[in-house]
Formats: sequence, C-alpha cells, structure tokens
Amino acid sequence: MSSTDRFLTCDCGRPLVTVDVVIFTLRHGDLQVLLIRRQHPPFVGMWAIPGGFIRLEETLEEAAIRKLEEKTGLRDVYLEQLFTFGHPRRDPRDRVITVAYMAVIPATGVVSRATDDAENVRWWSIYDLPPLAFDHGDILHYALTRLRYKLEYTAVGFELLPEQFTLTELQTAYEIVLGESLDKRNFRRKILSAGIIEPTGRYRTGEGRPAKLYRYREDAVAEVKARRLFP
Amino acid sequence: MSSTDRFLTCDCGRPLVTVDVVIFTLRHGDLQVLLIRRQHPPFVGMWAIPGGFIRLEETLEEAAIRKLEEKTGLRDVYLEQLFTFGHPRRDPRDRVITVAYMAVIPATGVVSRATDDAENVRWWSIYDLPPLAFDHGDILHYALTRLRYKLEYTAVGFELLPEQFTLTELQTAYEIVLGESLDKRNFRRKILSAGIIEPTGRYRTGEGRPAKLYRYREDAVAEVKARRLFP
DNA sequence: ACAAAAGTGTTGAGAGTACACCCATGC
DNA sequence: GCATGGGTGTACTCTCAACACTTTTGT
Repeated sequence: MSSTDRFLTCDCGRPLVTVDVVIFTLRHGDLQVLLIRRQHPPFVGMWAIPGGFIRLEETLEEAAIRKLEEKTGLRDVYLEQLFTFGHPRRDPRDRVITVAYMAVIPATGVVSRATDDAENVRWWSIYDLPPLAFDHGDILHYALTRLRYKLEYTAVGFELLPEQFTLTELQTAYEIVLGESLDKRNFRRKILSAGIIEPTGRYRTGEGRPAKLYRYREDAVAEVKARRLFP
Repeated sequence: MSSTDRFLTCDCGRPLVTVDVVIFTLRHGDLQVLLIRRQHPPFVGMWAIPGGFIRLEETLEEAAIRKLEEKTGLRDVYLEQLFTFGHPRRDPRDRVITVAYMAVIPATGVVSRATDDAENVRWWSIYDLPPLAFDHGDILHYALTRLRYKLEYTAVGFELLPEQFTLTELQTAYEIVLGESLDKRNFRRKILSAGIIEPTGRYRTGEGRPAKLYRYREDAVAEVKARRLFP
C-alpha cells in the first residue's frame, strides 16, 4: 500500500497514526536536523521531518527505528519519544496523529542515504530553517527545547560525539546546542568530577598541543539509557 | 457507535487510538488514583485507568478533558500528556495505541460521579493497587515517576491542594507523593523564598495554634501552566 | 496548666561562578 | 621561536542539609 492510498481506503472513524523522527547532529559547528522536501500534496516543495505510517505489527519505537534507518542507515543511536501531536486539522486530508521521536547521532555518523537525493533530503541548521509542512515547526521547536533541557541533567550530549573525543570537542558540542559559551575550567571540572568519562590513553594531534582523548564509561552509557524516561 | 463496535468495523490497516487519564488526588493522607472495573472482555473484573477512543473532531487534550469530566465532573484542572503506549499486542483484540495523560486534582475536589457506581469506580492507593488490565500497571508506574519528578522542579504539587492551604498541609502533600519525610524549617524556607505563594491574611483554626493560610500567586499559576512542556 | 500544632535561625559542607596564565607540540 | 590550541587553581557566593526550642491557641 502506498502512503497515499491510506487516505482513500477508510471511512471507519479511525485516525491514521504516524511517527516523525527529529534527527539531530552536529555538522560544521552547527546543530542540524535532517529534513525531506515533500513531493506530493499537501505542502509540495515544503520541508518535513522524516516519518511515516506505523505498521500494525511493530511498536512505535520500532517504527521510529525503521524510519531512522531508512533515512540515515544508522541503528543503535539515541532515540527518545517526545510528544504526540494530534490536532484534528494538522493534516488537511484526514485525521493524522503523529508520535514524535528525537534521535541524536554522532557528528561522524556517516549518513550515506541522506545524500542519495541531495535535492530533496538535506541537513538544515536548527537556527535557520526553511518553510515547514504541517505543524513540523512546532515539533522542531519542542525537540530543541527538550534537547537543551536534557543536556543539563543527562548525558545525551555525548551522543553527539564519536566514541572518542577531546574535552574541547565536548565543550563545543554543549555550546552549540545551548547557544551560549561556557567557561573552560568549570566545564572540565564538572564533567570530570561527574565520573562519566575516562581517558583512553590516546591523544589527538593537530595544531597546537595534543589533546587527551576520552570515552564514556560503559556503566555511564547504561545510566544514560536508564534515564530515557520510558520504558 | 459503542466502544465495542470499533473492534468489528474496520480492516483498513489503521490502528485505534485512545486516551487514558491517570487521575491523581490526595485522600485520607494517601496518594490515590481513580480506576474503573472492566465490565466487558478482555480483562473483565480487572481494574483500568479511565479512558476511551478519541473522536475525529477533537484534539487529544480535548479527549482527555472530556474523559476527565465524565469521570469526575471536574474541568480546569492540571492535565499533562505523559507518553504514548503502542505495543502491538497491548490489547489482544486489535491494535490500540493509547496516549496517556496525567491529571492532578485537589484533595477537596468533590468527585460526585466517581461514587455513582462505587462498586466499579473507585479510588485506589498508588501504593496498593489491584490487578490491572492491559499495560495499565506500566502507565501508572510511569505516571508516578513523572509526578515525583515534576514535584521537585515545578509547582505541580500545589494542584493537589485547595485554593487556600497551610504550609503544613503543603508539606504533607509533598511527603505523601515523594514517600519520604521532609525537614519543616528547610521546606518552609524553600517554598517561601521561591516567592510562588502569598499569605491570604486568614487563619485556619483547629487543635493547637492557628495556621496561616496561603494561596498560589496568580503569576505563579501562569508560570506553572507555562511549564507544562507543550503546547 | 497542659496538650497540640505552628512557627522560627544558625552552622557547616558542597556546588557553582568568575577569572588568567603556563604547557606541549608543529612548523 | 612563535603560533596554536590544551590544560590547570583559587577565592567568593550561594544553596542545601542537619538540627531543637518557643509561641499560640483550645480545653
């Protein structure tokens, strides 16, 4: 069944249910989201959050994982249910309820499929978005609020970085998401005293003094997953 | 259309969507939730969170408000979307996705309709629940976690009390929800310095010294509503 | 006068904030 | 040797936690 057919085949009083996945990453020193240009009515040519109908035999999270993999080729990334949007006229064709998810993928997460069709699938700065279809502006606004919020009391910020990273890279990631600059000494003390990262023993060389590389501690990863509010 | 019909009339690949409303209140010095005994299969005789199908022309929040009023006769109470539960087999009959809400009503909120049918609609202690239908145990567990969590950084606790209240009543409400006792002096200092309540000038008399009555400040009420994460 | 609940201050520990210079490497 | 980014410590403020007695009323 094509997605368009769903709007034609039923008059039983049941709504349609979709998942939409806000995919955040860091690119070029900027917080970006993956959007898709719509090819079909309504809102042709406008940009939309990747999403689609849930299948009857999959959970909501499985649907979100499936959509995420279709667009990015990635699995096993941070994924969290955000909110369910269900205004009766958010889609002009039919009653469509969407369960919004947020995914956070590492800066180096090579996203091959996203560039297959660069005209219609691309990354956008969260601070400079194109016109958006449906209520997707609301969804993105909510996702950004939640991401910033969780950055302060969970370790979700680490999901934006590759497995090994320097403290400066971590601090820069925080600064980009929060949209404010942080004090280097205080940031380092706070992160290190939290005991959630450990040095790998390796160094990253480049211009200037080599920087010590860190990784998240295994048990800290477990703790982050536990903080996903549900399940 | 009766609720049972919905399970018979469609084979179009669309799920059913319900709202379930976890209604919290304080009764007899205990944190309680309103539950309904199921009269129809599945899970006959087990207890369930009040809920029902959304109508095509109402928002999700309107559906939750409607369900809340049907069961309690109350409007204009604190209501917040919690999480959407959508395991494919959470209802054995059909694919049913439920958007869970949490309502918090004052201890004195006279709930007339809840006692119309005291056999099948009653309050239960959150700490001593009967066998629950569907995944309603998970939903209640999540709701309690969220309520405790928000108690610490929002003013949702005030929703459990009538318009005027004493500081001891407020502290007791916090202690009941959190399941731990709090220091009287620290609690009072923290609440008063937050500047969200003000004395009414009246006193409650009873045994012992009369207690000063407080109310939430109007602008604090606005702030609480703003803290509902969405919309 | 006494029972019952309301109300009130101080101290110590830890967390957060502000702030400026030296260090190790590549070229 | 100099440009580049990495790495470090201290003092002040504020918040949080622990802790016990006095005040006001009704009977």
